[in-house]
Amino acid sequence: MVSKKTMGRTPCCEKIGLKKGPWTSEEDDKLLSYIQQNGHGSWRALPLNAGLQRCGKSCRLRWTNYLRPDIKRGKFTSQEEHTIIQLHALLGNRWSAIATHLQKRTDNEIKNYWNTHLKKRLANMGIDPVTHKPKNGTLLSGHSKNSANLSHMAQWENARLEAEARLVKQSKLRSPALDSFQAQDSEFPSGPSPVHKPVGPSPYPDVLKGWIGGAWEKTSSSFLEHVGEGILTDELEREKDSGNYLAALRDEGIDNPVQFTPELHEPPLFSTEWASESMLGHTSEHVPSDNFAETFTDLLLNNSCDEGDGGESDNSNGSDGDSCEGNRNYWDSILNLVNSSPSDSPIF
DNA sequence: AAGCCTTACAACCGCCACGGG
DNA sequence: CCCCGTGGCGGTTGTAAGGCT
Repeated sequence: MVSKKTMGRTPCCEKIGLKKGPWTSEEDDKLLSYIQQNGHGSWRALPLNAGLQRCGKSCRLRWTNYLRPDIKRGKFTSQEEHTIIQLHALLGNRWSAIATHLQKRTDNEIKNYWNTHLKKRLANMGIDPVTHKPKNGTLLSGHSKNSANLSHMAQWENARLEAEARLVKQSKLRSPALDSFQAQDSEFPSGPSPVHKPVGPSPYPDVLKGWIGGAWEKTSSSFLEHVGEGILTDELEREKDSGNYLAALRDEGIDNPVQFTPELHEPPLFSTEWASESMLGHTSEHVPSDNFAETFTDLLLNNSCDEGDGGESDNSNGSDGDSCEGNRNYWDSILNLVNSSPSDSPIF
């Protein structure tokens, strides 16, 4: 009789008259036109203002997962599939973090796709979709140390992704209601970049601390010693004051706010030399970027089937042959990281 | 053709983190 | 410092559509 969720919790959609279930096109129209005209503002107040018999939470979900104009719908490309798999190997079921790397996909969509397609496919390949290890455990047996290496790097990437996610959030919060789906160019102006000019330790990027500190504190208290210092320009400082961090960073040519600066701090935990040798097979002088985290991500994400095997052509894949060389690239991208880690790594 | 089963995905639920008062 | 409101996140459910027998 009494709902199990009535005690101690504010009811959300249980108020009499509030509708649940699938949205009608009329409701969609109301929500869409209201947000386009007024922004969403307070989600709780929105249904009343928009004339919807829905709870605010339902409106927010409908908007973020379906109605937002800046989301991509339809079949996932094999590139996207591999991105999801690889990031899932690193991050687990952290869909929002994964979604930051598939910017036009929602976390809900990625989660659904994982549960209905990718999880089964990995299982059919003999890979545990939770651990991303072979079910018989043979491939990784005897590599516990290397697995630890991967785990450590995963933590690194984990923190970086959280920082990115935070960036995206802040960027959205800053924007007026509709900015988030208006022309990207306006948010990331393409004009000539100002001269990159370190500004020294005193204006330490507190904003970066804010972005990455919390994430990394979970994994390494020393993270901030290696990150970000000296990358802010005067212009970025001004943008920081105005709140437009992301645009400022983009103007700086910094796609990723987490900058690794080995020349400023000799990392006690690992070196870019080691990273480049172990992960890319050559020394750091050949590494395109000294942004270690970015390189790490690129290594993972670029190693996908569009490299010479026809890219999205197999997107009908559900077939077990699946291929797009799924197996090979999957293990290439993940196991190579493990297997190439040198025993004399400065990290481990 | 009908009923059953499976799949896909939209939507909901409950918990948690965060910020403001 | 605490409380409360709000929004975000991940897990789960509901249901429509398609496939199979």
